[in-house]
Amino acid sequence: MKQKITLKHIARELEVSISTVSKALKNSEEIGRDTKEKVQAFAKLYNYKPNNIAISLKNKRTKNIGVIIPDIVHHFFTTVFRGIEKYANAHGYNVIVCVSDESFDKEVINMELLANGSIDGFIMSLSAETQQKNDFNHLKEVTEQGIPLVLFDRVTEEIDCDKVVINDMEIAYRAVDKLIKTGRKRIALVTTENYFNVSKKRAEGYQKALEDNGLKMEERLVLKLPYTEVNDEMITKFFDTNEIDAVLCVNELFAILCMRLAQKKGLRIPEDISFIGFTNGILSRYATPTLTTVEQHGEKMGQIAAEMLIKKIESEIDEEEETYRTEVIEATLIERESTPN
Amino acid sequence: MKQKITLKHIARELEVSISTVSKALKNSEEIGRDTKEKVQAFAKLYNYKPNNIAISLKNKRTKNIGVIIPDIVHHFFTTVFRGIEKYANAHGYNVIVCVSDESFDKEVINMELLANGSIDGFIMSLSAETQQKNDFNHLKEVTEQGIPLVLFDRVTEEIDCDKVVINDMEIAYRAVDKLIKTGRKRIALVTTENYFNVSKKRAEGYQKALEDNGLKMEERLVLKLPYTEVNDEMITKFFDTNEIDAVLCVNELFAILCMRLAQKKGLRIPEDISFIGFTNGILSRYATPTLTTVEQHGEKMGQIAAEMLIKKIESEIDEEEETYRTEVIEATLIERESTPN
DNA sequence: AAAAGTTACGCAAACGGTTTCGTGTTAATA
DNA sequence: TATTAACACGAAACCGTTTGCGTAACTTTT
Repeated sequence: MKQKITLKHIARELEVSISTVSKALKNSEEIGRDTKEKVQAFAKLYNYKPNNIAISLKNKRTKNIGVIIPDIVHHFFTTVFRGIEKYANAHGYNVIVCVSDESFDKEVINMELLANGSIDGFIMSLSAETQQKNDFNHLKEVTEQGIPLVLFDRVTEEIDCDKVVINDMEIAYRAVDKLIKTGRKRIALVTTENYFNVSKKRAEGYQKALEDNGLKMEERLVLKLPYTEVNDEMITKFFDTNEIDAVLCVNELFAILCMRLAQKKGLRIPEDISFIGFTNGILSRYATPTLTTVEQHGEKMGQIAAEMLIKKIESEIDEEEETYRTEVIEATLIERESTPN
Repeated sequence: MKQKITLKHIARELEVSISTVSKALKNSEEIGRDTKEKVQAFAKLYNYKPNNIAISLKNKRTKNIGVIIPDIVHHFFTTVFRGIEKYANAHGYNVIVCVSDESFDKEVINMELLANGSIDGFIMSLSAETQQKNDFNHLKEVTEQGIPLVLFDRVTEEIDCDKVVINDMEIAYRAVDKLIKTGRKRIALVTTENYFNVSKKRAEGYQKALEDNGLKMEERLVLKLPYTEVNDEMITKFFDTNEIDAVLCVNELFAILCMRLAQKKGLRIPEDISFIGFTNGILSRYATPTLTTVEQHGEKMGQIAAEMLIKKIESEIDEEEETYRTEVIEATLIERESTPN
């Protein structure tokens, strides 16, 4: 087992001081040509690589960024993650991922753990529970320590920091407006509980589009499903008790489930009923029929989040008056078979 | 901005030495009651938390594990990742993820970067390119340095280390055998190029099942698709030029694509043609018809990989004669609508 | 009262680097 | 020949912790 070689080893072997070795490897002007060459050759031969941890300790920079997301087996989050990872990697950063599993406690624990020197900044999307509790002290603590933080998608206004979101309200508006323009009148919304701020925004867009088109929102056309463990019955009942000719779903899975049950009921898509979902994932592309859906540009979102974070990390100036931005990414409606064209 | 407090700050404030503070916080017997209480109270008040980096440097243990996977927007890998992350987190480890993007170079660069002190061990699945090149020097270097390594799913026999795989050959055998038992005779295999060892194993199982049932393998019933950017034409042509009554696909996506095109051709599933895929992902569950598929138990795989790795990391004994295991997870065939029952 | 043992703490080295400053040797200048 | 500058390198501090060991001040024993 080859042990990792350190400056000390090289110094001892070459009978020079550690500082000479360090400088020689950095090609410092201070060191003579012969010594430099000797040291560099030796280092190359033994494949010397500086120890990251030692360097981190010295510079107080880890070149790691912490990403905390609610779930990893999830198309949208992995897409964002890919954007983060690509940008970060290209700029010399590594990514430490923690999954909060939609739990407040895990989110807190993971943040505290990472905040003790392991990372230079955070990128995160709030867990469901955190949004429910409306408790953001862990975020506040981190920002007060001067650790940069970027929130994406599931954000909160309680915390001053950089944010990246999509124009949820407007795209929902446009989606519903489009449904109305194709003659639909009884448009349902299938959503989650309201504590998800994105769901709230989408609901607002839904309502506004209805109203601007002279329709009024009916509570019974809004179905709120639990985030986990949806059972078919709720959906079936919803379709049985209401006449519906179009559905906007706040995510892809809800849309697929609804389409299946509508089809089972004998409805033809999109002739009798149209569907639009959020999250342009693999399901939307390969479902039958393929689903018209809102592309959230997750990878771009991740890339921008990483860009904002790294910029903050590397801006030496800890200006007294920090300035925070909220970047809004334009979502795109991708039309497929579940809506008439 | 509250600066992070260190032992030095506490020491200065309380007019004791740094070592006294350190020992007091660890409740050492060496320190008097009064001093201990004073220090502990102060530390709690100012929310002192030791710096992870300093501790890592001291112990030569980072409590980080490096995970290198070919892709993150991918159901199987994220599932495995979830298993790794859960187990690691529960045992005090954080996870640094690098995505090789199926590229040999990225795999090498990322490994070298992380190997310089950032992590205590690796869990990885080989990139496509690495398997093609058959070049594993980067793995060899890492293991020679004494850094524990666990390979999963896409493994190689060239490297001595712990491994976690599924019984690909047998499950493919069982799948094909099942197809034959339902009366199918012209069974196709849709696979990738052979340099994926898992594809090779699955192909072996396919062939053996045919032969054991008195059928012989026909090359023209084997379709090799490129791993990326599949175009429908290749598949259509394959179906047009061959009479096929069952298909085994080495992944979920191939199966979905094939099913769509078979349906388009007017074939009924499973009456005219059956399908079995690998990877029990979201597509299999929600496609029309739902897909009979091989569940690879990704989460379990990740959990076992993490368990093996952490055990190696924490076994102080760097025994001269290391002993490596290959854990084989039993895959399960999940029957759905794409096969008759 | 002298010797020995406790108690409670500080010093310093170590982990693996970087960097500032000081200094001995040689070469150039006055 | 004395003064100074340039060169090439080493000592030491520092990042934040941990820990073995030394020791001053008491307490106990004989």
